[in-house]
Amino acid sequence: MEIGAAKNKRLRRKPAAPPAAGRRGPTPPQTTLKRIADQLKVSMSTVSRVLSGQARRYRISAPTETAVSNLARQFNFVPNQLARGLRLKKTLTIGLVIPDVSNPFFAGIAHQVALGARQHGYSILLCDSQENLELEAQALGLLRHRQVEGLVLCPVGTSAAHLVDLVQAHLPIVLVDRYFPDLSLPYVAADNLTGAREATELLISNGHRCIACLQGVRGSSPNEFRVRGYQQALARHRLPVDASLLVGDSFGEQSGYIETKLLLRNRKDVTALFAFSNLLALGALRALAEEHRRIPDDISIIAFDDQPYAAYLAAPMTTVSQPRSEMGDVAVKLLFDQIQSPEREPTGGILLPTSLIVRRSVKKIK
Amino acid sequence: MEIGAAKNKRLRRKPAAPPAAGRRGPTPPQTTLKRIADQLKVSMSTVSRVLSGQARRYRISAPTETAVSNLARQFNFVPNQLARGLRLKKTLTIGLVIPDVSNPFFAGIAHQVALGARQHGYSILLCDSQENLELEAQALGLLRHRQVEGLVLCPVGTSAAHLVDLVQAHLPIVLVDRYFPDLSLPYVAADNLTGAREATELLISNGHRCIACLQGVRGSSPNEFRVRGYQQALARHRLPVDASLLVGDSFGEQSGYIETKLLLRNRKDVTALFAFSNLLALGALRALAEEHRRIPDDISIIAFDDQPYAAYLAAPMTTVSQPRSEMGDVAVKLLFDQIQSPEREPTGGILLPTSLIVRRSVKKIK
DNA sequence: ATGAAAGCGCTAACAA
DNA sequence: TTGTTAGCGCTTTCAT
Repeated sequence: MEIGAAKNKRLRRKPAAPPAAGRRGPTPPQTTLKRIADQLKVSMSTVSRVLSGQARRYRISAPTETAVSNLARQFNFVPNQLARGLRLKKTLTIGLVIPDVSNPFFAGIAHQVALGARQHGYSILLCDSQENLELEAQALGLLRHRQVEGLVLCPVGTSAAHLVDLVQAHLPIVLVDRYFPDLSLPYVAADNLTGAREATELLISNGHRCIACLQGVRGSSPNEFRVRGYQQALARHRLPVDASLLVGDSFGEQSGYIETKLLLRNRKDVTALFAFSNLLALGALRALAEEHRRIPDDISIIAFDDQPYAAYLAAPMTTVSQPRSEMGDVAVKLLFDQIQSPEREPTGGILLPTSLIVRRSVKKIK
Repeated sequence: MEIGAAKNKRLRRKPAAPPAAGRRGPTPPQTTLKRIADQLKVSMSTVSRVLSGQARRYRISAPTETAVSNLARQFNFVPNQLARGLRLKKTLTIGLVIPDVSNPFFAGIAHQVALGARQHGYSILLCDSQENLELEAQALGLLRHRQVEGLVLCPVGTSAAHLVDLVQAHLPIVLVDRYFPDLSLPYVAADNLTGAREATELLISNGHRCIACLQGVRGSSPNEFRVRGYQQALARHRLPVDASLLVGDSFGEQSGYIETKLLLRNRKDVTALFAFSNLLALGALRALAEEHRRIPDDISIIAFDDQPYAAYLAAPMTTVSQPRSEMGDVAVKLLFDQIQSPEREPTGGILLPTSLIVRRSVKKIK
């Protein structure tokens, strides 16, 4: 009776080829609950219950249980999560939309989100929006089709029009880094305003009066807050703000390079650069090298977003460090709060403090 | 007759609440084909055909077609890819398993794979294995459950035991960066042997005789080939190989730091360092800075894997550059070759050339 | 302790 | 031109 159910009275089926390690069949037909059930002459329900760990709950007899699990192992059974998800209306999947995974800032966030998600038993569908609003919208659509249960989004731009559908559909969502102050969506971001103000004040207190900003994408929240921080600092010190010192409109290194070149040519009076991202700073470095300007002797520089290499640059760079991992962590937390209690109104945003890391790229002048 | 089908003779259903921008329902029930069909008094098939762009093929009448698409839009219909995938046995999803997305090297690959996948209409399930074999195996299992149609894997280690199931199941797969020479799985990697040999020879031709290697994980293919390249170079120049000069066993920056510290203390005769990864190099930089050694005056250094910042370091670093984007591209190509023609036996591996970028971290001595 | 049956949302023969 | 039907693989009442 041990393996009782396994011996079938008449065998008229084809040999019931098990894993069929075929070497040319297009796809070796997947093992399913049904196959196991048939073989064992039990019902699919029973197999399902055993294989989804509910044997206890349903008081499946020990012999049946072992028979099922053995055969499952032998057949190399892999439950189909699609079917499961369809039935249960639970995909255990969240979407992660990021402008550019190869940017270390976003890569760090992605990493953290990946860890967090796994701890909750969730998988991640990754979309790279390439800093492109249209692709971002596409990605969002795609993720909905795939029934993700939540969304971590580093939105690309200034417009949130494509998000209203999602919030209407009550899809849990959290914005990271960039957000929309007028939209009441949960977000995590660095305190860009304070960070930029402190950085600018450091420059001012070192005697700099003519400080150029290498901006990122205009209208995006990090950029706008950084600009405001910069302006606040100037204002506090009764310094004039000169709009033509705010240049560029992308966070990429290209932009840093070009704008710095231009600046060097047109604004001989600039004594300090404030780069709004690590990539921007790298671009500036390239331009500066080409033009044989030395940091900090010829020009000072501060960059937003610290990086591991910053300390080892020719001129160890003074930076505004963002709590990258923490941002990822908080994002995950905010997201699963929503997923786990959908009834609760989603919370507002969270601003994480930055810290100014003073190295040697700023020179005291005058 | 324009919107003919849309006007229903008797309306006895509840107002058929469309998007139902409800503010507290747990989940506003998703719009399905059936709902649309019922509303329009047509069959699900018709709706399906229209909404999956097959109206032409099935000669759906223009009024019906527009009625359907209008209502779909109005209801904010989102096709359920789970159901679709289940039916079609096609998930349009590939898995991407990476040891650490926050490592710029892997981030670059991930980025490229993401782009490639999208171009083929596929999505990516991302798993971060944290350089941990067990987590990698878990990830692989998970991805199978989710019916991915293919796999891009940067395997973590030296063992491939957990891969045999997958290849037996004929799951298309391509290995990136690290691979298993004895397993005939398709892979893309840099030509680590040549790269390392060239780097070492540069060192040798600059008079260095005592060159230490900061290794990565031992037994992994990149590491082993780099070691062999290093040894080949020594052999060619009839230099002795000293096993105690091969230190460390992780690609992380911690390891670079610690091993460099140790080296500095115990091996005063070392004149050059060969770091097997960018992270390792960063760690070395940290240790060197702490010990007040200057590059290249006190010690020379070469690193595997070029990075954007390498040129701007205090000592612009000489590096072995890997064709990162190309690796991602090729990986995607190899994968979709398999997905699209499963009958063809998968190809062997592809080795991409590295290039030595000479900067100023190596000093001529003696 | 186990089975039968319905159904998640979608598609594709096969009919009509 | 459109509808009917049978499933894809799984879970879960409701029976027994």
